Amino acid sequence: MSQTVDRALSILPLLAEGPADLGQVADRLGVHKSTALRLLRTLHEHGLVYRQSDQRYRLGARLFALAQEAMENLDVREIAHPHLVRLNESCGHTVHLAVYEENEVLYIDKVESRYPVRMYSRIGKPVAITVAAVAKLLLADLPEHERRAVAEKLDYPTYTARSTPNAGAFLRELDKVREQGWATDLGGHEESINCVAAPIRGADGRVVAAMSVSAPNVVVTADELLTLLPLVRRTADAISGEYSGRTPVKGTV
Amino acid sequence: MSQTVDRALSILPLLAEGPADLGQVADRLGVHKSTALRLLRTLHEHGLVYRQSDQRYRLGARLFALAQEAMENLDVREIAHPHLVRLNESCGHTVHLAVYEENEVLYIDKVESRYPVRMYSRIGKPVAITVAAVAKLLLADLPEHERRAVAEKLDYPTYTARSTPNAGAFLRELDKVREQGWATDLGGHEESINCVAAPIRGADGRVVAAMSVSAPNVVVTADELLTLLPLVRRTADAISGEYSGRTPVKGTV
DNA sequence: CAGTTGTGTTGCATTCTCTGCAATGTGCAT
DNA sequence: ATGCACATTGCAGAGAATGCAACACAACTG
Repeated sequence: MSQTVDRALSILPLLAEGPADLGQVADRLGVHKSTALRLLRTLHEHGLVYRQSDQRYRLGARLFALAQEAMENLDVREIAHPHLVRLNESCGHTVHLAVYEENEVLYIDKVESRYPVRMYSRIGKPVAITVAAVAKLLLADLPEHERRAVAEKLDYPTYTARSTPNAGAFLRELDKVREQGWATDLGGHEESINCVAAPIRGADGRVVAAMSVSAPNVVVTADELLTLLPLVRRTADAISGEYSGRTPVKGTV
Repeated sequence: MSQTVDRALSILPLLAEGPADLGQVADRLGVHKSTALRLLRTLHEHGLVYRQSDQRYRLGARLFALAQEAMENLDVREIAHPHLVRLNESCGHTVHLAVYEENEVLYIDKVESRYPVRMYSRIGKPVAITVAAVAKLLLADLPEHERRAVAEKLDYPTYTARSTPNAGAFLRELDKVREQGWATDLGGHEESINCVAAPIRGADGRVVAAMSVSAPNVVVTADELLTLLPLVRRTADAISGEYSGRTPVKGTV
C-alpha cells in the first residue's frame, strides 16, 4: 500500500540471505542506487541494518532486540513455559510450543531433549506446516473456508515417503485430528523422528497454541512415544486452564 | 532520511512495548489515522506486524524468522557454539557469547548452566554495557577516540554498589582490561553474580566477539570462578584460531 | 429501538516527498 | 599517475503519501 515502505521492507529478507552491497540491493529492488542508499540509510538509523567494515550491509542488532521483546509479550508462552519444562523433566524428550499466524506455524518455545543428540534451536523458524503435528492441530481449528484456502495454497514437499502428499490428504488428516483432539507426525518430516502433539485452548475453546513431544526412533519407538499421549494432553489441558483463567495459579492467589 | 519509511519503522519499537490500536499508533506517530493505517498495512503485508483478534496490532512472525536468519549468518557464532558447549560441559556454568554493534553489546549465544537455577534466555537483548565483562573486552578494543566517544555517551546506572559509576572509571577499567587481555564482572550487575570473560580475535588481531562464564555466589565464590580463567582463555583462543582460519577444523580437512 | 459514541476505512485533491539522473567524490588496483 | 568501481550528493520533475471529510460498522446507552 505504501511503495516506499514496501521497498524498504523488501530489503530485509534480502539481507537475511547474507550481506550485500549497495549495487546488489538496488538491482534486486529494481531501483536506482541512490534510492536504495536512502532506504538503507533509514533502515540503518533504526538499527535494523548494520554496515559492516567492508561497507556491505547486513541485518542489524535492533532486529534481535525487537524479536525478543515481541516474543516476551506472548503470554501463552510465559504461562506454558514451566509446564513444558516439567514435561521435559518427566519424559526427557524435546518439547515444543507453536502458534499459527497468517499461513505460517512457528515455534515460540522449546525445551531441549536431555538425550545427548540435540538439534540446534529453531525458535522463531517457520515449521514444516504440512507435516508437523503441531501444525495439524493449529490448522485443524481454523474455520472451514479458511482451512481449505490455506491448504490449497500450500506446497507439499516430499520430505519422506510418509509426508502429506497434497491438499486433499492434508484436509482429511486435519478432519481426523480435529475429531480426535490430538495429532502425530510419524516420520513425515525426518524419517527417524516422531512427534505427538496436543492443543492448548483459550476460554472460548479456540486453539491458541499447540505443544508437542519429539523423539528420534533410536531413543524410543513410535509406539513407546504414543504412550506419552495422555501425559502430553494433561499438560496441554493444564496450560489451557491456566491461560483461560479457569485455574488459579499456585502462589499468585 | 526517508520520512515515510522513518515513520513506518518507528511503529515497530512502539508495538514492541505491547499491542496498540490504530488510534494509539497514529497519536504516538503524530500523524493522521489514515496515514497510520496505510503504514500498518504495509508492515502487515511484510509480516512484521500482526493483527490480533481484537483488532489491535502487535509485532508479527516474520520478525522472528528474520532475526533468526540474521543470527545464523553470524559466522563467529557458528564456529564458537561447539566450543561453548564443551566449556559448559566441563564447568557446568552459564556460558555467553557477545558482539559489539553501534553502541550496543548483545548476546548472540548462550549455553545454560547445568545447575538448577537458570535465568530465562536473553539472546538478542542488549547487555548492561557499563558493567558486563564481555562489554568491557569489546569496548576496550575500539580505537581510542571512538572508545572515548562511546564512554561519554553512555548512562551509568547503579545496579549495585560495585557498578561502574561514570565514564572516567569506565575508561580506566577498559585500559586495564586491554592490558591484561581478560575481564571480570564481580557483582557489578547483579549483587550475587560474577563473570569472567575472554576475547575472541580475528586474523588481524581485532576483537570480534567476547565470551564469558557466569555463576552466582551461591554456587561458587568469585575466587573459585577465577580459577576457570585459564580454561576460558584457552577456549576463546581456540575459537579465535578457528575463526581466523589458522586452525584447520577437525573433519573438514 | 433509535441515537450516539467510538472505532476503522475509503476517495480524492493538494502538496510535499521521493525518485532517477547526472555529476562528484573516494578508495583501490594497475 | 590513471583508470575503474563503487558510494554519495544536488536538483528538478513526477508521482506518491498525506490529511481531510465522508462513510461504514459495531458496541453502548438512554
